[in-house]
Amino acid sequence: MVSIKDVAKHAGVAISTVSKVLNHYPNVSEETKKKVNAAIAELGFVPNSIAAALSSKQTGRVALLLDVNRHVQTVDEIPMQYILGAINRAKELGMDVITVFFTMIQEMDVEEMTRYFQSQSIEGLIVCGLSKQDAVLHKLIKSEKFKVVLIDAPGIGIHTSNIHVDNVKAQYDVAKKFIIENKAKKILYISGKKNGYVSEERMQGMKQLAEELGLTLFTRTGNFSELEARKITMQYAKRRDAIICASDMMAIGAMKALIDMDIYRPVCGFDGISLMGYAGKQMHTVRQDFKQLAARAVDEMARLMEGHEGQEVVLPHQLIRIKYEDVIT
Amino acid sequence: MVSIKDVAKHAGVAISTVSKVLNHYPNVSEETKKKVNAAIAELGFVPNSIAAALSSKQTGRVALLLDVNRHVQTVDEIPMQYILGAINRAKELGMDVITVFFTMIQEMDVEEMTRYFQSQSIEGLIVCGLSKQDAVLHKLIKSEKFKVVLIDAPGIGIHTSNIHVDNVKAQYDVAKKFIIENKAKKILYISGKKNGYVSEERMQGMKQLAEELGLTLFTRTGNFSELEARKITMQYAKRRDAIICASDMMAIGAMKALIDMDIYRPVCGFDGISLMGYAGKQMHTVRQDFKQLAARAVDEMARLMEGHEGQEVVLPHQLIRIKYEDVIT
DNA sequence: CTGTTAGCGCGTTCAG
DNA sequence: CTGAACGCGCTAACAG
Repeated sequence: MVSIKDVAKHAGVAISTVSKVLNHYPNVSEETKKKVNAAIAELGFVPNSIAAALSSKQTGRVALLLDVNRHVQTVDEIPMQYILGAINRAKELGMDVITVFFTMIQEMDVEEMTRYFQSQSIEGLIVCGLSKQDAVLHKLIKSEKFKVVLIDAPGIGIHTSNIHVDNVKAQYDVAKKFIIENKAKKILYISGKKNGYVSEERMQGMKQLAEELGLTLFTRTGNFSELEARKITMQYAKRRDAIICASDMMAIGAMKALIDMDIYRPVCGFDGISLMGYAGKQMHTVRQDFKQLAARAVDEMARLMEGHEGQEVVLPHQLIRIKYEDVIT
Repeated sequence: MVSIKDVAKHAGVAISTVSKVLNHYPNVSEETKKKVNAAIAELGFVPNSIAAALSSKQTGRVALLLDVNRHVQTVDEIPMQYILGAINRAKELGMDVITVFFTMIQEMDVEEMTRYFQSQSIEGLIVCGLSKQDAVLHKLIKSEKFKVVLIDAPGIGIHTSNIHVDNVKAQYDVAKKFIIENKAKKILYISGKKNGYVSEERMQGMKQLAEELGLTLFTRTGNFSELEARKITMQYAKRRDAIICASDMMAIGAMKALIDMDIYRPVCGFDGISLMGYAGKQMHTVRQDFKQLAARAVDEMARLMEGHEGQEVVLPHQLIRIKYEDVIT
């Protein structure tokens, strides 16, 4: 392997000079810069990121924490969108994303977890789907030993940012449009998880709307589970005009249940996943661009790594209707 | 950060001794081993993988190459299964998986690609969905600069293994069962890609069966695209008894098309993805366990890294029928 | 603006 | 069986 030393010799300069042009430091004359770059090209030199990391203590490695297989379904495409968005953006920024699933770390206590990430030389954590019950993770975040970007969970610190859409407004907006269009009065609302961050916000938006429009709101907790949404629908849908769900997966469960029951009720979802196109009917929903959400999270991580303080980032959402033709490829 | 030096001091031994017990070397007395392990536990020491990698030149890092968004659909869950299987197994083996998408490297030539992976200190590549047209990747593999495990593509070398199910037999088996059960004679077969590795094998299995049962086989290329399968179905299904597809996504496209055409024909798929459950009808298919496939690929990579020669690994498949109740959670 | 030097944390001889 | 010493490839002060 050709190293920085070879380059230095070949270019007739000192090692540190090569290092400087590599890292785009100032204080290097155009001339020597050219010599060095020429040598690099000739030798086909590739900087060894491992050595750089060891020396500089800056690895640029961030872990993407995903909660696949917890309250998430088999066909859930959201984690994949997160991964795609994060990895692609990270590559552009010269960062390194390693994917970690909650199941891999759920048995650990704070110290184990800290050690685990430190041993991997991970500097930052992007956490997707943190819930209030994740005591260990909360402690880890509070310890401020890692830069953290929270997706869809609150929390700001010197090393902690969070990023999300305005869930209250989004639920309010989509439900309003949906209800007016369908002239509904008696609503079955299938919410997410009790004490869930986004769940509570969406619920709030729903309540706000119910009050404003004088709706009869009947609420049940679906835990973001398609199956639970199905059962709830079977039990309560008959006596309502329409069903609004806090997630698309639940909306799909509800829709399938209605088909099996052989009755029709309009259903409204939340997320904008393409699986919605397979559910049978065209459905209202809120579109979140998860790929972009993840990309922005990586950006935010880069900002934190540059030493800036944590902040809250709110991304826009849009209201859409998904049908099969939109998603088939 | 607590380092090997601290452990040595704490245990009253030399640094190298600690290193030896860490790496399970012989020639260390039980007594000192105990002392060292005690010190490690007390200090909560975790070896720094970066430093270890730099020193030993062995990083244990492998790239998982995925072709998401090429001939793959939005809702495709297969890449996610690969990621899950590979990452979890890698963690057990103390290896490090970084996910790379074809789109990130498709513009590179061989040297660029080599440098890219080398700069990341990647020792091995697990390649999912290699096609004959990927000239650059083929060159890279032939260069033998990296250990390679090919999933669903042929190729064996001193540093190259491949792993897959028996596509010929799998297509033969599932089609046979499906055809006999449905008493079909005139078959519309929607194959994968022209010149695709698995496509050709599956096609071969199909032809073999057609000959054996004296079927009338009408074949069209669907490029693993749900949309193309839909169009093909619209055009040719009416005059056949049944439709067999080389992938589940195409089977779903076919089934949706049939529903829109308001005619019934049995449809058979291949892969066993859970999205099949959302297609409307219960469907025959071949079940591949992609998670396990990826895990086995990681195992195989570990074997290569230990210096063993490349080999071919054939995994079993099973025939199943998927319906909505099987996949909802 | 350029070169010298001292580590980063660990693996690995090679004397003792 | 143990420990001192060197080096992996690179960065970061510090001299010059």
